[in-house]
Amino acid sequence: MTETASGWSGRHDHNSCVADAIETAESICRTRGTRLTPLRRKVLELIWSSHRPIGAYAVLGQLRDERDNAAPPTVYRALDFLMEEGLVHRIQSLNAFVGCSEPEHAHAGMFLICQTCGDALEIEDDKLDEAIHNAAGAHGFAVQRRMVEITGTCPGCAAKAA
Amino acid sequence: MTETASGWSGRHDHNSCVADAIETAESICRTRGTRLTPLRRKVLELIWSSHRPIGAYAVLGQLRDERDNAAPPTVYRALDFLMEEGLVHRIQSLNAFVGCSEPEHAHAGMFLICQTCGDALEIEDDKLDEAIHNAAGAHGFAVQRRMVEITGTCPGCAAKAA
DNA sequence: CTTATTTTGTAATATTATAACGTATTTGGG
DNA sequence: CCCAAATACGTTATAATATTACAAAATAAG
Repeated sequence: MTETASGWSGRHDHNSCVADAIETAESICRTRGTRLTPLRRKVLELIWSSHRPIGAYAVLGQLRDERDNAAPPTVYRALDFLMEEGLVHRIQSLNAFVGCSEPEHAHAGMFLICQTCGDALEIEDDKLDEAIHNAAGAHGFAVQRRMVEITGTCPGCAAKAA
Repeated sequence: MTETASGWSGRHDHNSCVADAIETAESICRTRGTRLTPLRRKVLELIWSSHRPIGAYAVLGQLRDERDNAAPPTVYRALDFLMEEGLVHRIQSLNAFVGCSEPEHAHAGMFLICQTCGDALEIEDDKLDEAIHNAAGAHGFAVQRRMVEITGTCPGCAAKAA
């Protein structure tokens, strides 16, 4: 499978991006003094290896290829760690997980989710961030986390459909 | 319980708002020729009677007080109908449901969810909507649905904490 | 080395949601 | 009114997602 650039994002070059993500994660955890154990690294690898957001039980299934005793808590605990470190985001509307594309600085993810190909692109947008804070502020609300998940059609799939 | 205005929203006057919501729903369904059956009306009533976003199984529990044979599909089917009619929104980050405060015109909900009191306020914000479309458009993405769930602290709870 | 902390194993279970199929009710056409 | 079709609901089972609780092992700290 000589996948080059999936859909519209170009995020999944896949030949090297998994390795890169792991390396970055290693570096981040080393700096912070947190422990990216083999199990956690493997889970992160599986998530990055997935072309798209991947469910916990799908991760579990793959994890079992090399850890026959893996169980739900095995995966969920690793995911909790990875999310706390900001290495992974959860996509609520899919009950699925994706690697964070910008793990160096803390942030909540905002996603464009294509209904057709199932891929999800993490975006950053200061204007949108600002609009969220303004909207919340107008109601006297102090934002702590925010979830933005936009479902629709990516340009690639729109082109194919036409 | 002489509840006047819960939290910061004032949405839950509760003495009359449930009845109002039902009446509005009746009217909407009558106009559209869709059927707000006793079961569906009851589920909508239970959702509005809840002070906060309420889970499907909590609805089920209450529904059983008068329909001892109610089962999960009973509730989920009613919820599906109510969501299709735009009378109810699902809050993904809570796996819970709330009555829509503006059911007359179709829209996806955007919510401010207080971590402390658990209440959720549905907001509308044109700037925010615009920012979402702009952000998506910048990536060539055609928006179909969008979920915005902002978690934090409502002014009421912030005041109490201080 | 020993204790405390963190991580993982393991079994059981909770929570949320859907599938599949049958029955009953409602609706619309003749 | 009666029939056919569509819609809604009942019922059982099960799928999919996630957590609790406790024991064992590995790691870090003193």
